[in-house]
Amino acid sequence: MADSTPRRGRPAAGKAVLTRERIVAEAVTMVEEAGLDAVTMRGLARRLNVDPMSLYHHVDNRDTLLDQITELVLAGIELPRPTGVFRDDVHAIAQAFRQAAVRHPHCTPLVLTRQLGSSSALAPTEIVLSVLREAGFPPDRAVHALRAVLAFVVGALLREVSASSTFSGDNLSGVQRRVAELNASELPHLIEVAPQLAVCDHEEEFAFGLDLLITALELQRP
Amino acid sequence: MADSTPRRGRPAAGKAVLTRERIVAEAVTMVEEAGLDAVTMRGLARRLNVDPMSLYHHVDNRDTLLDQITELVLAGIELPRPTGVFRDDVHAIAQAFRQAAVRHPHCTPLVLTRQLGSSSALAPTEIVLSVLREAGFPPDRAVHALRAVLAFVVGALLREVSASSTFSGDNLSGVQRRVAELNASELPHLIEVAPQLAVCDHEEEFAFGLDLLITALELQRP
DNA sequence: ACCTGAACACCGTTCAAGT
DNA sequence: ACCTGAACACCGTTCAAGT
Repeated sequence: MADSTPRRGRPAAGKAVLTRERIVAEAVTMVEEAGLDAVTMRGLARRLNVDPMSLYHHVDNRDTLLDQITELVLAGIELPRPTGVFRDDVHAIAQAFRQAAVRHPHCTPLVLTRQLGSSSALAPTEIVLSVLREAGFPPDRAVHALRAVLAFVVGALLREVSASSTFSGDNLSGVQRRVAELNASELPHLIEVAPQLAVCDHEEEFAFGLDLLITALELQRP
Repeated sequence: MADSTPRRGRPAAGKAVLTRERIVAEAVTMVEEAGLDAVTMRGLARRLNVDPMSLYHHVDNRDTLLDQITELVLAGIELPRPTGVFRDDVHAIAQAFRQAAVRHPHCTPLVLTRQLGSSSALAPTEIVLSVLREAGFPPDRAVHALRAVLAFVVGALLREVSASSTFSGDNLSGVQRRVAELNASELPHLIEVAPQLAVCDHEEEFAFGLDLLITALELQRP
């Protein structure tokens, strides 16, 4: 009859149409809620009220699902329009990256680890290169500079998201415990700076390291 | 009889005594041979000719086993004696890290991700701080500098070990394929530097980025 | 076309039992 | 003290079958 096809009209309650987009979106929220390891094909299917095997009609396998999670997070990065001021532009692009990492901390190791060739993945590289070329760097030096900045950004963001639980800064007893651990190390320089090491303002450290790199790059600028 | 205890004399063929050290050492070689995911408790037990459950008498669980793998790799880092020349010392320490990463590429993500409080894990921090303090940086600036250098090193080494398979440099057809991919992106600056982007001399990039950071730090030096 | 169930070959880990 | 086997509650994925 006219009503026999289930896709017509409102689907049965709790049985929205399964699409690749819904699967990936649910996977992203699942990563953030429960961590990467908790995102299993079976667990994801459970959350979508669907048979585990149904997922395989929309995604090849778990590994490519992780690629698609990465893709979705990368697509969420809002790259700034370059102003022509070298230092500001590098900061703004790096901050755009950082905002995505802060929004999706549990996805970040995925995003920073898998290097994809999609346009979302290449767009940040393109804009950094455009800023470096505009600032006068010849192609080969631009690539070196790009890689140096990217390595720093990756390392800094990885630290930030993996430490965010322990290192939140206002967790006072945590700070004291960490100072105590450092003092127990018997390493003199570590003990000397224990109070500074026990806390970390990730935004400040991010800006500091970027400024170092930019300062040195400015010196090389033709 | 005198011979009834199996621990006396040479153990039965292929049945060496099981110790935490043997388990962790075997785990490290297993990570390097087959990748991190391949190191399962059951698979590791198989390689050691032992019941899977026997491992649990020496190791708490898989997660702490991964910590102990990290520990073993960290313990293998041979830190240099500082010479008093700031630039050289930072390079030498970073290179010591890099050598460990090159020796244990598949363990490296583990080592760079898990921040442990053991003396092996703290020793590199201590020596970097000593070099920075010796160079005249006050405690708080020394910590900022430490974190900037560490972020760069982590990002650079992570890229190196994760790209090493695809990016070996002499793989000519791989280079050509990558240039073709970049050219297909339709992003102008990416296309412009495609030949430089398609290859990567990790050692050179490592030194370049470190030099940038050191140059900027020298400028701040009191 | 899309979804499903059973099945296969795995996991980490607990627990009670062996020597 | 150290090792083991069976068992539990999971995995990802293939395949043949349903509608």
